[in-house]
Amino acid sequence: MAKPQTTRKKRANGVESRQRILDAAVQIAGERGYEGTSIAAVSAACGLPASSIYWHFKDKDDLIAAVIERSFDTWLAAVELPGEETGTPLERVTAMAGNVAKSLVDAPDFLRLGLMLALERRPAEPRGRTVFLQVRDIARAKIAEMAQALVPGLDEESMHALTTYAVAGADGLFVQREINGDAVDLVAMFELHAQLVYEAATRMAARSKA
Amino acid sequence: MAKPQTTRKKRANGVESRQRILDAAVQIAGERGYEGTSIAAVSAACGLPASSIYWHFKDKDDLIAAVIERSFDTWLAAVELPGEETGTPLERVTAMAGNVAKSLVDAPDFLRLGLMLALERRPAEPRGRTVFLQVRDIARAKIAEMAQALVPGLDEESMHALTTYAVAGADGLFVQREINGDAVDLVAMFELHAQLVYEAATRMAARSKA
DNA sequence: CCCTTACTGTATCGTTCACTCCAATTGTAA
DNA sequence: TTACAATTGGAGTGAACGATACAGTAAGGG
Repeated sequence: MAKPQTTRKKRANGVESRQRILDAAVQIAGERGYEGTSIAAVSAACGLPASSIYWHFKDKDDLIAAVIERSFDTWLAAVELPGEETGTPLERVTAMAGNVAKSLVDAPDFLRLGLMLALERRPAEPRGRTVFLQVRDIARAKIAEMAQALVPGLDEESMHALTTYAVAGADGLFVQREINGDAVDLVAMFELHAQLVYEAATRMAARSKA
Repeated sequence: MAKPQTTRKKRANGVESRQRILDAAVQIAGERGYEGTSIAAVSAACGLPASSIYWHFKDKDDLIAAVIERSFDTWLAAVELPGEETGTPLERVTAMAGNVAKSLVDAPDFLRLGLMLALERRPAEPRGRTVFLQVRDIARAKIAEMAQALVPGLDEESMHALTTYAVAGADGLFVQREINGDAVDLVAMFELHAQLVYEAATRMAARSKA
């Protein structure tokens, strides 16, 4: 429409270069962590010189943050939110957990890198860590929202414990899979997790009303 | 006595130096991960020159592995196994989970460092990672043993899923606490986790027998 | 035709890396 | 006293680190 030619013939391969840098960085960071992700290694992996990396990103910290952001977007795209809102609450919760599990198998980078950053306790916190924690809090709020809708009558304290437990289970199961590989059936484990959390929720709600 | 004086006056401060080095390394590694743990930083933190570190440890990998090993011993000492074997199975499971939670609050280094190493996927795996995974498998076997005793009749598949879920929950809750700090009541969450796992176990055993 | 924008390539800066060498120092034993 | 092993103190290795400077190239707009 407005300016198709402007972008049709890649003005340079800038956009593609940025993707190649991020692809390389996501791989290196996944292997070696924050400190282990050297500009030289990323440069070698993507075939572009260091100066190109510094043209696209302010510094190393900015690069890592961009990696987190993009891998989050990739993961979000992999989570197909359940369009159908049918079935019992338990069925719906289970289906959703299965979807999240599948998305984590397909796009594990976000959570793996995020957890690696989250476990570090540097004096000067990397931006990527902050980004991860923010995004994570949003996810937690979504879970709380859903719990409120499907299991009404939960008091605030129960809700906090429940969302903490739900997120923790997801993290832990993901870590198990990262360690043990395909031996862990992530979808089945997530469905089990969803079921247990749902039961705990209904019980808490019942106690809350009484 | 054969030679009390030989050991009374410490022949040099070798043993103490080793501890000081490990103390410094555990702190730095907890802040910055494997790659971020530089010999210079450890040297500065413990007040001993780099050459002393290399006298006590073969190389950096050896140092990190020793850190994992010692922090595991520290953690093991913090887990006071329940001497009393009284109460219902659920009470016993819950009490034990509470103990593990307390020990993780008091000695979190082992699991934090271990998870940091476990999430990395280097081409050449650090020795510390191997040590962590071995120790972890032993812990998993202990859980299976206890489950077998308290909830008999679990088939192998159920047992595998159950131990995976139990360990994953512990990991995940620990990560939550590392991220959110004292806002997470680790003991309470572990007790909730124990309860949910126990219920799932009895249900699986009943289904298994039928 | 030149100017601007968007990149790439080379070369290099000062710093830090893991690790080594070797001369002290110190407690112990002969 | 001598001998020796255990340990420490520094000074120093080449390689790799993050980051920068700058010249060069390609394409669209005027």
